[in-house]
Amino acid sequence: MANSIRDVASRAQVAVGTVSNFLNRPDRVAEATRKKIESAIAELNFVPNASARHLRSGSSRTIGLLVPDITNPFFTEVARGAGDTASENDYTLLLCNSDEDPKKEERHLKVLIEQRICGLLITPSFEGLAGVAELNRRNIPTTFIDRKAESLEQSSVSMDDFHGGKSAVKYLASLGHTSIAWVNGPLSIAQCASREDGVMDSAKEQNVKINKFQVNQMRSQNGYEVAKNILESTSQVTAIFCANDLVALGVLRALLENGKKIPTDYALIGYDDIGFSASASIPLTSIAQPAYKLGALAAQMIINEVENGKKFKHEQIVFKPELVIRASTQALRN
Amino acid sequence: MANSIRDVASRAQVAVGTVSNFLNRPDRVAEATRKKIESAIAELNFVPNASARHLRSGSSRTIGLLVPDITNPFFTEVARGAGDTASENDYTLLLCNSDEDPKKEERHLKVLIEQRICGLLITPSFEGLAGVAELNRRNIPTTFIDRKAESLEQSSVSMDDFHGGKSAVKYLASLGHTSIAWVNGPLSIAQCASREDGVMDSAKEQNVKINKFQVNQMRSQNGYEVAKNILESTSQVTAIFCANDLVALGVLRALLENGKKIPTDYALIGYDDIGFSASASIPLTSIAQPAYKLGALAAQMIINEVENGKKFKHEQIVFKPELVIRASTQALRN
DNA sequence: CTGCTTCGTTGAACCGATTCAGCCAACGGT
DNA sequence: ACCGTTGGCTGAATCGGTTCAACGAAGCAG
Repeated sequence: MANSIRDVASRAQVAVGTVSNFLNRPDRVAEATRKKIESAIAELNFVPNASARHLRSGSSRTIGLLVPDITNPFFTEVARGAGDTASENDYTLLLCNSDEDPKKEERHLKVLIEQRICGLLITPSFEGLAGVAELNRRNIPTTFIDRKAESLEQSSVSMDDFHGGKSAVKYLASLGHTSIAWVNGPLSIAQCASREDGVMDSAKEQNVKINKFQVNQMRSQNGYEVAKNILESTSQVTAIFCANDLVALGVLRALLENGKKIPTDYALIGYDDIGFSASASIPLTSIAQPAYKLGALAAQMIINEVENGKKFKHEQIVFKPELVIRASTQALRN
Repeated sequence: MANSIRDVASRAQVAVGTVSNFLNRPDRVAEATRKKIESAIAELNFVPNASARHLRSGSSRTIGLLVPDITNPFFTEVARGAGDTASENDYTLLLCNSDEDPKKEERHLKVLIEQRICGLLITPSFEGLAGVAELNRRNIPTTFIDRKAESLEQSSVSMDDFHGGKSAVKYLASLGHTSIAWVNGPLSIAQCASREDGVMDSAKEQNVKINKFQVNQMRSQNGYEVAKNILESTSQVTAIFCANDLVALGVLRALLENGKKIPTDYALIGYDDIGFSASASIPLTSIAQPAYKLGALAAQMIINEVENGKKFKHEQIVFKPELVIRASTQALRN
C-alpha cells in the first residue's frame, strides 16, 4: 500500500537515484526515462513521504504561523494570505493558535521546533517569550507580523500604528468633533501603545480633547461593557474611536440599545476593517489594515530568507493603514 | 547545533536505545540512568526530530483538518476545538483552508498524503472529491464534520439540520407568523438540503406559508443582495429565516437601510449562532451549533480510531441544534 | 584516433529516530 | 548450588527518501 521510491525504481527499471532526480530535477532526466518513471508512479499510486524527504535533505519546507487569536477575523485573513503564499511556493503552513495563552504559545513553539520548521511567522503578544529566544538560538528565521522588529537583524511586516491613530483623530477633528472618547486595549500590547501615541499627538495638533477608556481584552463583549462608562461619563464626547473593530461593534450595540443614534449622537470609528464592519447594521468607519497582504508578504519574505540564507537582507516593512469612511461617522451638526 | 539522540547517548554514557526508551517509555529506564539522560538533554538543548521519528515509527501523529472557509467563524471554532484536543493528546493539527475551491482542496489533500497524516477531519463541500477517495484507498481514517457519513464504516460528527430547520419555523409559527421567507444556500450542500426539508415539514405541520429565496454563496454580501428580492416580493412575509448567520447579517443590514424595523416589521432568524450574532446591533435569534464541541469531539474520535485500529467501531454522532432567542424576533402584533 | 566534455544514470552512504533480539546481572525458589 | 525470571540496557538494522562520487556513452575538436 505504502509504496517507496525503490518500488518505483524497480518497476521503471531504473536506479533509485534517478527516480529522486525525476522528482526534484526533472530536467536532468531523459525523456524516455521520464516516461517510464511517470507511468510507474501512476501505476503504483506513489506519493513521496515528506518525513523521509525532510530527514535527509535537512530542510522541512514547513513554516509555522503562530497567532494570538484565530477567532479574530484580522488574523484569519493573515492566515489566508500566508497559507496561499506558502502553497504557491510548495511550502506547508503549520497554523497554531495560542488563544493569548503563554502556556499554549510555548507548547506550540516546542512542537514547531520538533517539526524542524524552516521559518516562523509570529505576532508576538508577550514580551520575552522563552520559545522565541530558543528559535533564535537555533538560527530559525523569524518574521514578525503586525509588529515591528526592534533589531535590524530581523524581518517584520507591520503597520504604522502611530499614523493610524493619528489619522482617525485628524479625520474626526475635520468633522468638527472636539471631544473624543478613545477606547484602547492594554498598553502592554505594542500596537495599542503606538496607536495611543498617534491619538495623543493628533489631539494636540488639532486641539481636541481625548477621554481615555480601557478594555482588558479586545473583544466585542469588552466594548459592550465599556460603553456604559462612556455614556455615564460627565464629559460630553461626540465621537468614539476604538482600538479595534470587535470592541467598536460591542460599543455600537450598547449605544443602540440605549437609544442612541449613530452617527448623529455619536460618531464611531473602529480599527482593522474586518469584514463584519462593512456589513454591520451601521457600517463602521474603520482604519483598514491589509491583513491578507500582511500575511502573504511575510510568508514571501521568510521563504526568501530560507532560500537565500546569508545573502538575504532583513527588512522592516511598514504599511500605512487607510481610513475607510462608512455610515458610522458624519460631520458634527451644531 | 542540531543535536541527535546519539549525541545525547554519548554524553550520558548510555546506548541510543536507552535514550529512545527514556523518550517514549520512561518507566522502563532506571532512576539513575534517567537523571543522566535528563541532564544530557538539557545541556545539549536536544529536541527530537519529528521527521525521523515518524519515518521509522510509521505513525505521524498528525491529523489534517480541511475546512471550506476559514473566514467563517463557525469553522474557526471547529478548528479551535480540534486543535486543542489534538494538542492535549500530543498530536499535531494541520489546518488547511480550501476557500471553497476544489482545486485548492485537492492540492491540500495531496500535501496531507505526503505528510502521511494518520487521520483526516473534513467538512466535505463537494461530492466525489478524488482526493477523499484516495485517502480511503490508503486506509487513512476520515471523519466528517458537520456532515453525516452515509456509510456505517465511517465516523462523523454532525448536526441534525432537519431538526434545526424545523424548530426555527415552529418557533416563528408560535409567535404568530404565517408567511415566512426562507433564504437558503445551494441545495447541493447537504446541510442546506436538510434544513430545507425541516423547514417544509414544519410548514406543513404548522400550516405556514414558505417563500423560498436562494443565495449562491453563504456570505454576508449575498444576504445583502437577496434582501431586495424579499422586499420587492408581492407576498407579505413577516419573518425571515436564513440558512446561516452571515447571510442573515447581510439581510439585516439591507432591511435597516430600507428603514425597516427589526423585529417589528420583520422577525429575523439566522443559523450557526456565530459570535457576531450576539453582538450584532440587533442581536440575532439563531440556531446554535456547538462548533467548538464538534471539532473537539471529531478530533477525539479520530484519535481513538487511529490508536485502536480494528477494534474501533465507527459512530455517526448527531447533535441537536438549539434555538437561541434574541432581539431579532418577537411575537407578531396584529 | 585520442582526449575532453557533457549528459544521463547508478547505487551506496546517510539523515535521526525506533525497534527488537539478545545480553547481563540480580533475585528468589527449591 | 542451580535454574528461571525479571529488569535494565545494548547496538545493529531499519524506515524512505536525498546526495554525490563515479561511470559509461555519446559528441566533438584537433
